[in-house]
Amino acid sequence: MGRQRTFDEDHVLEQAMQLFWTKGFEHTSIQDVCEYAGVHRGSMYHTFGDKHELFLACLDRFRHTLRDRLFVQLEEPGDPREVLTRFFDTLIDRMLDENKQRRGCLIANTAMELAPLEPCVEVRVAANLLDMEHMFHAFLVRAQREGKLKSKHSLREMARFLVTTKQGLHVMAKTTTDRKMLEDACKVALSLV
Amino acid sequence: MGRQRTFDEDHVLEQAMQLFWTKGFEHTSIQDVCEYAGVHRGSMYHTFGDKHELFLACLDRFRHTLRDRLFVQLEEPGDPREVLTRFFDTLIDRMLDENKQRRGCLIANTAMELAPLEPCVEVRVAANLLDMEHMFHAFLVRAQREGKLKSKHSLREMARFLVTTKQGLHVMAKTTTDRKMLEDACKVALSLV
DNA sequence: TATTTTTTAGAATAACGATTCTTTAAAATA
DNA sequence: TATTTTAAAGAATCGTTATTCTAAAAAATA
Repeated sequence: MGRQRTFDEDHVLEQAMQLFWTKGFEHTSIQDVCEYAGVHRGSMYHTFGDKHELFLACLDRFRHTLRDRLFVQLEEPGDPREVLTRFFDTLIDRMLDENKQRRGCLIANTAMELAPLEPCVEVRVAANLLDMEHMFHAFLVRAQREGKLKSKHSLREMARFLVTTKQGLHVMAKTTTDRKMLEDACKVALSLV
Repeated sequence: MGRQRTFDEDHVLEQAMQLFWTKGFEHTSIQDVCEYAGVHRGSMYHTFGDKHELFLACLDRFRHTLRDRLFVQLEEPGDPREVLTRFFDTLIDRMLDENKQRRGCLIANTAMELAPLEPCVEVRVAANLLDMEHMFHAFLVRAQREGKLKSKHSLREMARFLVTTKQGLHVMAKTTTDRKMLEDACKVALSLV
């Protein structure tokens, strides 16, 4: 009974996420999101609550896609060094994609814009960074078990190092379009694995 | 002839910088700055122009202190690895200082909040990152000349790697108070030098 | 068809913040 | 002391944005 939702809730969330990703929380108005997603303000508030709730939903969405992608990429065959090189290469590709105006990573962006001011945001960002650490760690454990790891560091230290490197690249890519600069940093980082 | 400025222009700029540093550009209102620095809005606009100009002045101020500090720290005596370890240790100390609510680095914060949206900001951020690269590079050149460098990478690559690592730490420190986490990342990074 | 629920359109509200302006007080100098 | 410049107080303007509300149209079901 009653009219059904005509817009695709999931699609709207995706559009909202894209906008927040590109312009940040403060520089994106609810109106922006409504126009971009083709949904009326009323429906937006009715469906997703206020701007903060909407943003948190977007953040969660981003977290999950990031997590899924990392999981898939670290499962790929090859030497650990090869796998990580491929991972960082495609990362750099995405970062430099002209169409995606150096938007970086929503997690890293949010960490800088909102994390210390908003506890709800902070826990999510922290959780994501920890997630990444765990996934890198599991990857390294596997590699070590297969005897393919040369590093003399503990796997925990290595995992943390890899997460930090990834975040550093996101900062660098905000002002650089020089692929070589990013590749150089990666090359050195991965020589450790 | 005529009354002289009673407030210390330099001090006001410093206070403004501290606020922008802690809360970011959008989350800091001109009124905030005026109250914090104890100067009236009118004087503020008269002296520094609008909010953007004020921010740019703060950014430049930050750049120069950062530059000076890095210069001093990289001039200190000791093996290159020791010097860099000390540098990153004091960096971590500052990042975790309870009084400075995880404000990170104004350059990195600004890179994420404003860089791709504001050309004037972008050039300054980019210039600063390049500055750091050059200073690390000069440091490595000196170290190599003294035969104290073991790395097999080019010095340019190493310098870029170090800048990236520093930026990565700033992102991590936004949501972590776990010193060990940051130290682990540094330890791995510096094992390369 | 009558009822229900959800969509829109768009007005209305209610801050907040950047910026400007006017006036008055204060200090410096000629 | 007269003049000049600046500071401070505070009102006023103007634009943006989050949020809510009302009314009307649209679709689903009983």
